[in-house]
Amino acid sequence: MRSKMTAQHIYQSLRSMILDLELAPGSRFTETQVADYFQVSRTPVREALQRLEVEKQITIRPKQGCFVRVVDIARIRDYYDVRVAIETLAVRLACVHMPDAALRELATQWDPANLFFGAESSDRIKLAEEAFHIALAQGSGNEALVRYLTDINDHIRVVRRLGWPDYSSIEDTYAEHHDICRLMLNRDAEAAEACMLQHIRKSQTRADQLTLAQLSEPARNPFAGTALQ
Amino acid sequence: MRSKMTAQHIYQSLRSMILDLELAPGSRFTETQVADYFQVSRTPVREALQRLEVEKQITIRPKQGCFVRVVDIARIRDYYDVRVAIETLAVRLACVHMPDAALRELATQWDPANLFFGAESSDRIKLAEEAFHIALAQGSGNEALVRYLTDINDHIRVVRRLGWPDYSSIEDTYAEHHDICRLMLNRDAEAAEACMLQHIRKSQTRADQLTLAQLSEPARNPFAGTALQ
DNA sequence: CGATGCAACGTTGTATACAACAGGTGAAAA
DNA sequence: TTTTCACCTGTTGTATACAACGTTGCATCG
Repeated sequence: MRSKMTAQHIYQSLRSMILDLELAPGSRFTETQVADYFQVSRTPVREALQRLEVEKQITIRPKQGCFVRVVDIARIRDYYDVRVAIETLAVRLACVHMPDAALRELATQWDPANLFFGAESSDRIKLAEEAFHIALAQGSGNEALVRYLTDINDHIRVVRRLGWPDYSSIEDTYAEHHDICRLMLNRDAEAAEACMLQHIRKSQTRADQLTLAQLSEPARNPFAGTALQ
Repeated sequence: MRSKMTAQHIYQSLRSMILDLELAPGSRFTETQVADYFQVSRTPVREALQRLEVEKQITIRPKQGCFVRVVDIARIRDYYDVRVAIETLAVRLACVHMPDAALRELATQWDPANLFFGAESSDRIKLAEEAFHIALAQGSGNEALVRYLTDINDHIRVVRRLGWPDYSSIEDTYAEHHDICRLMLNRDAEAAEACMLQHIRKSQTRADQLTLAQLSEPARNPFAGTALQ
């Protein structure tokens, strides 16, 4: 099925650019620029942009252009508050519905003993960290929960991107993920919830330490010079 | 600013039709049908439909058509579980951030003493009920929370629509809303949270009593005969 | 020198034409 | 009778042309 692949591709590409800060927050671009960049017409570009606007990743100002969402630290706090509520619910539900096999697999993946084998790249860890939380949400069997958590992740990814200072926090992450899995295998929902809460709050302190300078540091607009090619 | 009014209007109209069950769940329609119905081209229609698809109100099957989402009772339970988590958080936050004036206004509106004055219509009550919960979410000062709760409401509205059996439940609603406001005015977050939890769970029992027969009863496709006009 | 109006430009909103593909229908062959 | 296959129709995906509107810059007037 090749239908709608163009719009989908553009959507995912733009989304990655925004989440990875390749497009500077607050910067402006136009539909035509993106269309020229991807060598397509404006139609599939518009579809991608409209979806990104619904997700509040960009703002489309009529007759003016598209603007990448600005990172507001206060808003990130908001997302973290919701995330705590969402993920503690996810753990509680997954404690009931997630099969042992899936939990054991996660526990193995995040066993601190396996930490030194791979010498994993930092980027890979960040992706895996996000995948871990999504996996638990999926284990809850609640699709809406997965959808909201995905949206939250899209808005706080900048914290995972920039705010992972030292190696010890990676060690901590392994230990905490492992603990959560163990508690869930014991079907101890309360303890697992508490552990998840601490885990997220610790991440939130990293978010709080992000400065505005860090957030507004990269720049450059990939679409700037497309007309010349 | 008249820009984008067409697409916006079509989006809101379609959304209302779906939420009010004027479009039968599972029924099929095409972009052209909607375009003819509203006397516009397919372009703004597509924008509205794509947004509805993101919100999971419809499914667009390439080269086949658009299908109104089917109401799945299990999924409604899912949304209720998330709603409890979201709204208890909203109450907790609003207890801190919401000014007394706003809370007093809500308390007055839902004072059981005022119940008999208006002889309110059933539809009006249902709208007000939803507005009450949104108001508390807005009082939390957390925009993401408002966004998610709005999405949840869009998916469980069928319960408010069909599952409001008797007059006593309206009385109960007034009393519970009033209690929540009073507790929040006392800044007693724990009690207010507990009250909200009970309030939502009671609504959930109404949802559980909905039968598949009730959900699949209305039919008719408003777009069926548009070509003749 | 400042304010105001106007015109040209850039950008998105909408309409329309065409392309690509899924599904059904019918006839023909086994 | 059953199966297969080609064709036709309907529907969405994409490209492009045009319209409406906001912005900006400059010239003109006070």
